[in-house]
Amino acid sequence: MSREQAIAKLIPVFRKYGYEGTTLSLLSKASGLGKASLYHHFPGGKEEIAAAVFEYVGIWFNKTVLNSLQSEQKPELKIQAMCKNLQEFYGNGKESCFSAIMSFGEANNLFHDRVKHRIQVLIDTLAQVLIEGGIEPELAKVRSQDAMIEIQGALILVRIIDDTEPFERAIENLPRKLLN
Amino acid sequence: MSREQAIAKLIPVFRKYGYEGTTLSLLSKASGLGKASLYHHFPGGKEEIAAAVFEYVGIWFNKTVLNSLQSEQKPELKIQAMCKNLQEFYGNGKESCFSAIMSFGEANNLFHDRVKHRIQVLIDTLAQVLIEGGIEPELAKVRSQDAMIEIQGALILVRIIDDTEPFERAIENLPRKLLN
DNA sequence: GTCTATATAGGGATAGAC
DNA sequence: GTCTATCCCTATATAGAC
Repeated sequence: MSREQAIAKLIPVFRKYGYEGTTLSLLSKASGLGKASLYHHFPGGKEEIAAAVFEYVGIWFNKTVLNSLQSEQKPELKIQAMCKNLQEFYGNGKESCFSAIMSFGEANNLFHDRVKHRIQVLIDTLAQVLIEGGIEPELAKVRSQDAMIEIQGALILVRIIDDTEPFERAIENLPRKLLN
Repeated sequence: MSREQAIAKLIPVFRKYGYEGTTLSLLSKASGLGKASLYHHFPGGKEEIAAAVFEYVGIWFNKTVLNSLQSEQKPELKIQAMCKNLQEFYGNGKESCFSAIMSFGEANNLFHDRVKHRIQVLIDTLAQVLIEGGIEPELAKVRSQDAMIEIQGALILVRIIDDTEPFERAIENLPRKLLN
């Protein structure tokens, strides 16, 4: 099995159990590899596995969500595309945000800088699109942050109340809130 | 040491390490009690401790935040009071939300129903105040949900980017967003 | 009510055969 | 590259003295 194939199978484990709750036994079961085989692919153990998953999810996120903000289309269309991809990326609200998961507990110590950087790139990229759309830079930054807040908060609320409606609504209203 | 005193000392442990990341050793150190003493107070072990902390934090939250919505004042003033208490309760954005923490991983299995109920009570109570303030019931519910989203999302963003500004801004704008 | 000591299980991690 | 077997450590939990 390739490293990439293994990583793909390991994503749901971290998403469901968090960093601390994820054990090598769970990872072993999910991947179909023995613990020793996991250490063959990831000599650094659990931490390296989490880092690999973090990178993998980041590439996936960039290919879909971030990429939709870097096309040659009009700002309105870029943001609409982003929203559509966000909805898909988060399984209509059912899937947790990997960055948010990695911002709790021990994982926060290990991955804080990487998570922070990833979120800030996203905020900055979105802000650029808003500026391109005629929003003042200061306001653009605030609105981009607000978009992050909406997404993260909606994902939490959805998980708590077992209802994806708030997430769908948040995504639906995002273009209007961002561009007036 | 009384049960209550012990619980108060244990809150920060769960807030910092999450449910999975919290160990009896950490709880022992934080409380100054030996592990066996913890089992004397909480025969159910870690799960019972978490449940006790959950209840304790809930009572604290009700006394401050929820209570401010149940005064005899005008809706505007109730909401302003709530916002002030929210800011205090979450340490200006530096403190995590206990309910959100308990919505991840194994804790989500154990406490899902209790967390859901607590959040729904809060949403319903806030919605009632909005209705009292002249908002249509359907819209009131949506806006109350949006308030939860803002708070939860802001707490996450704050932790990720090490900057409490988004939380302060969210709280500041909350009364206007809720009541138009 | 608190302690020391200990039981039992599972976690992360490694050695070495194949 | 994958496995079985094993090591060490820490986790939860309990027994029993004080």
